[in-house]
Amino acid sequence: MTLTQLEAFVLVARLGSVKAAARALGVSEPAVSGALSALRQHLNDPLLARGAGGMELTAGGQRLLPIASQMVNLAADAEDAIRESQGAPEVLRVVATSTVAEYVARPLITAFTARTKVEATLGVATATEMPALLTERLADVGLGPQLGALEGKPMMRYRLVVVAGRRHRLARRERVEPGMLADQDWLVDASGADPASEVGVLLARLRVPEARIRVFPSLGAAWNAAADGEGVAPGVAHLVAPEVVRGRLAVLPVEGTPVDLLWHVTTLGADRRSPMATRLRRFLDTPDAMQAIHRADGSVPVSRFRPPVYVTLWS
Amino acid sequence: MTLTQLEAFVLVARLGSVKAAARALGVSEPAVSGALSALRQHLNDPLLARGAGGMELTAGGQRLLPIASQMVNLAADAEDAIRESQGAPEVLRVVATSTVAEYVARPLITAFTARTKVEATLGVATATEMPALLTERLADVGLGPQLGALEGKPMMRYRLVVVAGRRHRLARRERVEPGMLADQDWLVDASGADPASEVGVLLARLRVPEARIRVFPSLGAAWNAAADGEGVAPGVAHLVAPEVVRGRLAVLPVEGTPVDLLWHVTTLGADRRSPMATRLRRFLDTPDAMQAIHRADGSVPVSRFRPPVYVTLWS
DNA sequence: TGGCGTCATAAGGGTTCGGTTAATCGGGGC
DNA sequence: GCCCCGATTAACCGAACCCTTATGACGCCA
Repeated sequence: MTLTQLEAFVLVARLGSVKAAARALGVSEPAVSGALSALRQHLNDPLLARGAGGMELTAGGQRLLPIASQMVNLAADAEDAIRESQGAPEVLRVVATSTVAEYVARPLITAFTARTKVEATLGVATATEMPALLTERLADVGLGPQLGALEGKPMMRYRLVVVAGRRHRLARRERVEPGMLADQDWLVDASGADPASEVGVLLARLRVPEARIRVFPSLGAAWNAAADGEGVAPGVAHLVAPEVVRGRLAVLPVEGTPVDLLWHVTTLGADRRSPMATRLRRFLDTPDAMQAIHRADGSVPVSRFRPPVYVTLWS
Repeated sequence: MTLTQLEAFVLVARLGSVKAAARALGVSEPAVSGALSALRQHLNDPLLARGAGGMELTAGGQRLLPIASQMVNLAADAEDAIRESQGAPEVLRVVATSTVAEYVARPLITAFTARTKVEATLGVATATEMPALLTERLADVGLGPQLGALEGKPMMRYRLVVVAGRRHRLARRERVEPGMLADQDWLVDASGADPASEVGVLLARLRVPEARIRVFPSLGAAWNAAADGEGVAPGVAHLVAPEVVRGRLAVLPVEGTPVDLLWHVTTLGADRRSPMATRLRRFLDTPDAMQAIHRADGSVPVSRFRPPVYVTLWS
């Protein structure tokens, strides 16, 4: 019984599939499956079995889960405790959904690291896996939609709109009914492919078939494609505003939009989160943070760029 | 960072020496030292350093200890939880000081296993290492002298006396002053060599030099040697009584003896001890247990001997 | 200044771990 | 009935783990 095995077990249990756990850990699927089967053999219990909605816990697995989760957490605690005791630079691991990572997280973290001695990393994750990443201490802070159960706090409001190239057929209409959007090509970023994200929810509500969804490496790339008339794209109002002003994109007058939404900052409860996570939460209330996250293009002034932000893409 | 390494660290910290930890774990000294150095390297902290009274914790080690201890405990919890969930026979690991193991523990456990479905093991440990064995879940129940901090409960009273062969010089005296015992050959069992045991305390109080102490594999063997006139030995009144009646041994009229003492049964607190440990604690209140532990020779009736008690000697 | 007890390191070997790619199995949906 | 996706298994490999015995280093004490 090793900590690696326990972590694999916990993530499979929490995320409901070996595949998702492998992605979250950044390893191959058989690696997770193998860890799991080693643990199964050691404890002589299946722990998890295929069920209707993914992998389901056996009776033994249900007993093991809280214990294993705590052990994984304590392992993180142990490393933290030592690091702290020897004054090493603290680390802050931020995960964000792709849109947030692209436009908001980077300037936010840059501003934060400029005033705090901390080594920050930024990763991209889906809203679905974010809770597991936080509870298992694979990350300290999650930026994205509201996540149930964990300690979320509104970070910034934004308006979700639908945009298209200015010559797009729908751009000339005075009014667009939701039904007309189902057979459009939708140009989205990674978070659009995540059913738990706001865009995912939107696409589901519009009953857009998967075949019509094209995933771009970034939302900016999706907008460029939209500007070229390749389809419609979700947009964050204040972020697409420059493109609209410039006349490359048009906001479609879709019924039910704009949708007013909130991005949240999510951490563990106050008793379990890292000090740095608390600092970041507080930092969000400052004018500096406000200004950083409202920059329309997600760019960072050169002068601020000194303390490098290490970006690890975990997708 | 593996659980093995953490366990080694915890035991060294608790017992104050690599040597003691190695003994408790039943491995060689370099095995423990190696685990420790791997952990040191991984965390980049000495954790433990040589100090006046054995190994002492560094600042980092102090932070790590409670976390590591909890992790080791949870590992035990995990195994228990699974075992329990699949109805496997429960296990009960009893440790006792050598005298208790020789005369009391075996009949007690035999009686207990006769009425409860449990797989019991009996090990021998010193009073010094017993608390660490219990807190780190290497054992469920400790039988011996009272141990601070943990949850002890009196198990049986006994009287400590000093015996010698009937022809021994001191056996003819009407009164033996403590000072006269310091230059005798003392014949003791393993617990006599443990400064934390009652006999160890007695020897220290009498200022018996180590050179005069001879350790026998069992208290019975020590008594036999005493009967042959080789020296004096500590005795448990009701256990040596038959030998005294038979005239092979004599109780010396040492000032300050007999000493009234108690053997305790010690476990973790009610919230953390295993169910079987609780059962054994309760069993001790029954007449069956009373009778078993008061048998003068520690023997077990054949009829009762069916459910075998696995005895592992950890010395 | 030896001796002694204790911890650390060296050297070596067997086992497990943790990961990979590629192939196979199994169940649900069309 | 077939197909596809996800889980598992197979085969393999390097690295780490964990133990051993033997030897070195260190502090303490007579």
